[in-house]
Amino acid sequence: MKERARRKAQRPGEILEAAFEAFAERGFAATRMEDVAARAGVTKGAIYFYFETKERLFEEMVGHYSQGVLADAGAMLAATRGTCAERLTAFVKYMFGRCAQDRHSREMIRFMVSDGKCFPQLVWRHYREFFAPAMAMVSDLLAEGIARGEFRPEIARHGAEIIVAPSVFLSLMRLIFDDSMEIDEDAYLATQVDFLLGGLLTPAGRKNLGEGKACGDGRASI
Amino acid sequence: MKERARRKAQRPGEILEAAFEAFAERGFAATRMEDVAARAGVTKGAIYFYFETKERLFEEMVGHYSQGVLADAGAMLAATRGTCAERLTAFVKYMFGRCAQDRHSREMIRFMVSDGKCFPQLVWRHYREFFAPAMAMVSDLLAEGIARGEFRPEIARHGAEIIVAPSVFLSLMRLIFDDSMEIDEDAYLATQVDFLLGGLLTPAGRKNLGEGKACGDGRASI
Amino acid sequence: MKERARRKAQRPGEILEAAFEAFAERGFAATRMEDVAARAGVTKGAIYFYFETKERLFEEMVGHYSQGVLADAGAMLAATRGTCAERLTAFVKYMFGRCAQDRHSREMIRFMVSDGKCFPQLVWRHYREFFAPAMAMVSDLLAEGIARGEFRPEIARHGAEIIVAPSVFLSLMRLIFDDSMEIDEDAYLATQVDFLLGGLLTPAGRKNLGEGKACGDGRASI
Amino acid sequence: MKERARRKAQRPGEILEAAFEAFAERGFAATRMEDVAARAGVTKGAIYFYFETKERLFEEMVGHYSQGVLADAGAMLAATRGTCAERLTAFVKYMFGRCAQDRHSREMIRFMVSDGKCFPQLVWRHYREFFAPAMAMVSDLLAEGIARGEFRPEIARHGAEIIVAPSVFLSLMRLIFDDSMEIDEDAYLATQVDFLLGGLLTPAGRKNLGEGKACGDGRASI
DNA sequence: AATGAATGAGGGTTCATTCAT
DNA sequence: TATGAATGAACCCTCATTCAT
Repeated sequence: MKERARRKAQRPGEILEAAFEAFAERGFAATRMEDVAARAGVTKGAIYFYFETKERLFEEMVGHYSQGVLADAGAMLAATRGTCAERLTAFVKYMFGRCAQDRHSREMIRFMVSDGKCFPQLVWRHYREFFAPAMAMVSDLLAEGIARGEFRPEIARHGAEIIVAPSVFLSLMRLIFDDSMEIDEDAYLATQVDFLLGGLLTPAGRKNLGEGKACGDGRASI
Repeated sequence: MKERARRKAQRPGEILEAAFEAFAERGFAATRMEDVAARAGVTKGAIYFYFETKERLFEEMVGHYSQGVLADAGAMLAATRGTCAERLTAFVKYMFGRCAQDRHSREMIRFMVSDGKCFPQLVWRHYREFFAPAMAMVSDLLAEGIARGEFRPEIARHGAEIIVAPSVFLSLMRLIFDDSMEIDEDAYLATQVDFLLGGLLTPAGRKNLGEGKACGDGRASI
Repeated sequence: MKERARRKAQRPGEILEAAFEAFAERGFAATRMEDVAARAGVTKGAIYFYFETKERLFEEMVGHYSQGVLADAGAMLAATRGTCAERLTAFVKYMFGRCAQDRHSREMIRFMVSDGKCFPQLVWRHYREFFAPAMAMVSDLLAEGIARGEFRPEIARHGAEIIVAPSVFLSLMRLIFDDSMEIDEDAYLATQVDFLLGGLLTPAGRKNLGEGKACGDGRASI
Repeated sequence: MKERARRKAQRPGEILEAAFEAFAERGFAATRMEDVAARAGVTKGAIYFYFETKERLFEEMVGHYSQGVLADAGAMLAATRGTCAERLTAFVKYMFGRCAQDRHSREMIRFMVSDGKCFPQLVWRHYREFFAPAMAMVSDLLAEGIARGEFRPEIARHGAEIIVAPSVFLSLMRLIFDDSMEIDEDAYLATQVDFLLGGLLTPAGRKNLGEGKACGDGRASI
């Protein structure tokens, strides 16, 4: 049977998945290798055939589930078009989707917070490959918008952080309060964008936007 | 001797402080009672004179450092006066101060994220006694502002979350990236308020505000 | 192919050789089957095709490398001629050669010392098939020499042990100090035989000693 | 009660003794900390209160039981008087006593042989502090005896090794064959000294040998 | 014949907790 | 009160052994 070969090829992935669930559930230190093994349907020893130590398992697991985020961030950087406001809105929506819906991305934040001090490389990597580029992109967009007269110049400093904050905040609430957090995601996103643009636009930018449809909410009259 | 008595009375507090530092450094599971003891300048056994178990020590430590936050939140709730916009601005400033400068409050977030699943009472308590009231207060302010025509009604749903998000986001960044995060707090706060009000106010509300001084940045003319 | 068949026939020997090196390097308990396998150029599982357990592998390895010694001892027993002194000298030279130069024989001593308690059959076997016969041969030679008036009768008891001791001692030093032990083997052997036959004292020394009391046991007169 | 304090002061020594017995019985690798603990009448964990790791326990145990040997060697170096032959005889008797009767010293040899490769510092130390000085002392005695005309000059090279060999050989036999080795120690020592001083041959035997060729190196004149 | 993934029993080590002093 | 020696339950990791391929 190919059965065996198929299992073998899948094992590392299965173990990484089990590791994700286990570490997300209890944190690095409180998770036992046996927990991971049980979730993966193997015995303790089997894990060591694929991963050298508990630390390595954790690192590779984080690396595994970060890849998507990192790659997507790059794609997203290139894909957007339109006015600065439109592009920024698109970015915020993407970001929100990531944060609100992708449990893997969300738990990455938990890993950073919980165990970042013990795995500084992981933190650096996330900073270098995800956080810093994403922030830079937003900052660039803001600068471009300001240069074009679309955005008010007051928001230049640290505007990027404030723009992504609501999405990350939702992630954090879900990490902490879990299911008890009942949130209407559509409303959350709509309000977020509403805030964002209402506070951002110059009169010229508003007129520009007013001709489009996003947020075309009589704010033009402001 | 008084010296001894004084020491005795201070011991629990010293231990709680040591526990805070130790747990903040490595998380609940990875922290040893001996770490705490060493920081407190006592031996392992002494801790058990004051705290039944490691779990209880953690819980009481979190409770100890939460009290201030909880109490302050109540005080703050009562203390603000003025237009809704002014009160909201005051709240945001207070919140930002808490998040940006108070390391104890910041680390509480870490404890919630890291060990909340193992200490659900702590999470509930924070939710009940701090998070929910604070959110309710903001929501009430928003509702009042909308009713008075100061605020645009579009931001009613989940507006509170979005308003506090930037402050919490800064806390989170500091929890994760620690010292490498160079942030100009004044600029961060200014931008945050700028966003907030620019997106929030009706023409009437703006006029109102324009006569005050907060954020009186020509936005009235927008 | 013949190649394959040849390999097949050689496998057990290759594994035994690898086992010898591995066990000699780290001892029975600290050696892993994988160490042996790696040295033999096969995988762990393959060893189990030829040897039932780690214990059996060890036993058969010791047996394998003991055979030569045992057989040679027999041959040597028969081959020597001449006066008793000449035959004894020949024996000592043979013994010295074995001990000084044959690494396999040397490591057998290590195995006896290190793991003899866990493999008593191996010890007994060595005793029965090598040590006891060799000692008996020397003792017989001594008895014959004494009977012929060639040897002094004082050395009858335990003379055999003392005669083989220098050779074994050299082996032991090499087992312990390894390369750091710089020894001129020719000189070592010459001195050994010299001692054996003539002792330490010059005629003057003997007279001296005879007059004193330490060991002044009229041996001159013996 | 002082009971507790007394036990506490004795514990390390008791553990070292237990470790000696356990390691001597099964070797370093095959001995479990629990074996040592059981012998010492404590639990596994207690050992770690006094010794950092299994390796350290082993090292300190060897150090502990080596001290006597090392110190005594120094004392012995100074204490002997008389002719060179008398002093050498005294040394041999001392050495024999050590090897034949002191089980601790004997087992040190086993540790060197079994685990020396994993604990090279222990081997070096024994070499530096015991073996080399002892050998040097014998060599010096031999040189002095030769210079005085007491000893035959032929035995200058490696004479020391050959002189101590019989004692060490007995130790080795006991290490390997244990109780099954029935040895009359007095006879062994007497024969050893006899060989040492007078060699094997009777005057007749000497004459005989002088006419042959084996070792006919002017020794005939002895 | 050989591979190598997988098992499972242990062994070294840690650490929360206890308790005699 | 406080100490610190001691316990004992886990936990991480290793490795002899098995077995489907």
